[in-house]
Amino acid sequence: MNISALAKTTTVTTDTLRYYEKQGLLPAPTRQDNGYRSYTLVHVEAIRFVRGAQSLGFSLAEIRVMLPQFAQGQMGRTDIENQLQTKIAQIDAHIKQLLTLKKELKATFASLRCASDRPVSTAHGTAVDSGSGAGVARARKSFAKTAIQP
Amino acid sequence: MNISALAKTTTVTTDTLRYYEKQGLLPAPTRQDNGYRSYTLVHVEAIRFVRGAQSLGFSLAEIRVMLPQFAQGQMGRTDIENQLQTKIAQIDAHIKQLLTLKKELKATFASLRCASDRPVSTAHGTAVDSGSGAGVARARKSFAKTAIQP
DNA sequence: CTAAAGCTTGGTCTATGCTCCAAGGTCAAG
DNA sequence: CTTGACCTTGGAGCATAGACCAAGCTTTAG
Repeated sequence: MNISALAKTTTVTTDTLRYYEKQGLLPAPTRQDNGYRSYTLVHVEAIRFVRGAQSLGFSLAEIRVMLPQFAQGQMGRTDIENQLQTKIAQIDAHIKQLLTLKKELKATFASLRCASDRPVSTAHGTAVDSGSGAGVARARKSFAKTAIQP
Repeated sequence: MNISALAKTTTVTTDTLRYYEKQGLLPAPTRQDNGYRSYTLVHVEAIRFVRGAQSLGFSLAEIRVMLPQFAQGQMGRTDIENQLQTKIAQIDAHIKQLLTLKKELKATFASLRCASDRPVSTAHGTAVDSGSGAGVARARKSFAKTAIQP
């Protein structure tokens, strides 16, 4: 199949297909006498793998190292599983943070009726503005506590 | 507080602080007579919010629209909650996909002993290569089914 | 006074993941 | 045989989220 056919069956643009090939995400297809790329089911499935992994949050660089392992099924099995475990753990942590934040936000908004734009004191004395509500401050604090670990 | 002080307390570089300001993610600070930016706790908390939201997967563009709502606590409360719900739903879906894929991979690898590099038939007849294992094909199929919805 | 450290703006550069374009060869239909 | 669709390569451009750099003030320390 030519590149446009592959593009259609995978719903990936021809540009992206050539890009993936250049990036080593897609095995170089055989060429016809005229130089046209000739794709097979192998490529269809490789692209499915790439797009699937991508939708799960893997970068193309990560996928590039996973691809041969996945394609051949030999060795690296634990590597892939480890990577998956890591990703899952990250996403689990993400969810926990999100849920925590959600709770905090709910509590915060519940404790606010009308907000004011009163300013807060500065860190080193020059009073310019002051806190805008205990609820918000509390939520933000928790947000910071639970969510920031760059 | 000056920009470097804010940078230290928030562990965000001064470049990033100016960038956030330019992007409307940080309220423009008042200026001292010499033109230096003068930050307050408000900014500290805004940055915490930005970084926290960022670590939860929100883009700066998304955060930009959430910021005023969060800062003021008035109106938009449901907006923010809706956005959070959406994000949570997305991440939940993500997890499901990951878990499904993990299962598939485990099954696939378990059913493979030695892999072969045999080729697969092409889509329109020109036989060039063929499938590389039923287990892998099955896993990929499920992967495609569960993971691809761009 | 002078040097170092800090601040300002404005601009360029990076990586990722594409996307679009130009110039030209190939192929199928009328 | 010409038109249009399709293919090739190479290179430029875009959005995101900054990082880095230069020229030129200001402030602080010795």
